[in-house]
Amino acid sequence: MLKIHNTLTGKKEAFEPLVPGTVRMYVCGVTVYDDSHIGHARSALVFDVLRRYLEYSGLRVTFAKNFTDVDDKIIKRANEQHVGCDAITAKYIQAYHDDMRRLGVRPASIEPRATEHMADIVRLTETLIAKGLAYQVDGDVYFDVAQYADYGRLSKRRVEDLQAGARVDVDERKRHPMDFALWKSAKPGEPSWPSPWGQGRPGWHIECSAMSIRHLGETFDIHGGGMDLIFPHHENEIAQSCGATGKEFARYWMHNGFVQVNQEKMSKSLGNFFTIREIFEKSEWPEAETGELLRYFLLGTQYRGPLDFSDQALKDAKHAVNGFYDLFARLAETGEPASGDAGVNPAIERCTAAFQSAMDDDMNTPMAIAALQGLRSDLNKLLAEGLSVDARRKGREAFRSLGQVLALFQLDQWAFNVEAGGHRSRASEVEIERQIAERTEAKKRKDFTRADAIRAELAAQGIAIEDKPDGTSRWKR
RNA sequence: GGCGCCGUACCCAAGUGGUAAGGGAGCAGUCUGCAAAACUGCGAUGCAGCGGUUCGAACCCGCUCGGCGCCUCCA
Repeated sequence: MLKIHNTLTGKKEAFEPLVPGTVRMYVCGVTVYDDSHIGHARSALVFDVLRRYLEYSGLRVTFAKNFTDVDDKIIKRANEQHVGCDAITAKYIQAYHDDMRRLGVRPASIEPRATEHMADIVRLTETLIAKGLAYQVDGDVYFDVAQYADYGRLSKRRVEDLQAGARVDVDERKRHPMDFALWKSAKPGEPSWPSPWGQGRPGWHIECSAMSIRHLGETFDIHGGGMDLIFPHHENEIAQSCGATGKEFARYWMHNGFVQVNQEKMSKSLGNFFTIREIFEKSEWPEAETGELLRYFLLGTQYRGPLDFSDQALKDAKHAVNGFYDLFARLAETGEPASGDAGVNPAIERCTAAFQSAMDDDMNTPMAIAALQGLRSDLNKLLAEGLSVDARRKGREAFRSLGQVLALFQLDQWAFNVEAGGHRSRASEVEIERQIAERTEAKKRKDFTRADAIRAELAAQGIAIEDKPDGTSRWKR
């Protein structure tokens, strides 16, 4: 039984989907005007893992994640570069997809864009006006916060408090400082769409209400995003959606914590900003392995807590993940039935139970990883007793099926070595095998000087050797 | 001013009332021609500090200290 920490109530609650057997979830994606950073990566991964776990649990998931493709920042960027907004959004949607692919984050089942939902947005705005929850001023439409009694329910803020702390220049035309735009009239040179209030474009919050209702229905199960979206974005979404439909909107609200650098939120002004692209490009490891390390690192902390990113953190992850792939390499070797076989199933069952109860507890991925570490340790011990090919296959399969929930342990091999200069100078496998064969011969002759020389040569190229009991050796980069 | 988060061993990180998971690093040992890997052992009498509630608190309450976030665009 999955329990989820619901921001709405501030408590862990048993998750019960509205329609048994299916889950509808919506996650706020990105505004496509720039490369995504490691913080976006965390949010995307966390909800991808949630989706994977729900599916693993036997539920059918409809997962919508939007692209905000109308926005001030996009317009600004387009003007700076003297290109159309379309060029900017197309470029960064592509970039986002590239980043997610490298990260191993699956595409959502629906990826709606604001510009493709203008009719829904206009209709929703009309409904809010008709219900007296919104008003028109010139060509703009604002949500009337004072008319919506539950405003502040999600973020636990009171309208009066917000007023006191407001630092924004108050638009005199607004009835209340906290009123927010549903529709903005077009300024020259901006993209715009027709509406009953003239040419214009939607405010930020309305698109998510319109798109989630369109694709998931008026009431759906889970709505997620980063902590910073709680206010005002999600608060406003609730006001708009519940205001318009009179029904409950999302039933469970989930928010992931921030990725920080040196205990501080990442920001461009502090110069502590890491894009996903540059992490991959600067990585000393190949792409697939870098993605694996990033995932292991990002899931090593429970999703609601803060998480500090650094090169060292990635290296720590490398050391930890190494241990798993070293085991997988051993499991891939041949073996004969032996006393260890009997222990495999119980070990897998123990791990599976621990894994599930960790994930059930508000997606406690660090604990789930600990369960996998436990299985690693168990299998290493059983391996010492001897394991048949079949038992080894079963062991590897357990890591694949459980790891799949975390997008981990799907690689066939772990082919790199950080200490020895990375992947840039690659020796061919044939050449490596040849040298290893020569070394095996040298060892047979007890010519250890020669054997050690070959080992040193390979090490200089980033090839690590492990001798097996039968006299042959395995290697890895 | 309002709302909220964090502070657990050298590092990462679970645990949120019943007597401190796990990993990485380190040290010692087993194995090995030597390594590597693996395995075994060692490592917080204490969970920022001080009070309080309780038979019992890292977990609940209060205060203090330190760090951070949101209230304006933000994953």
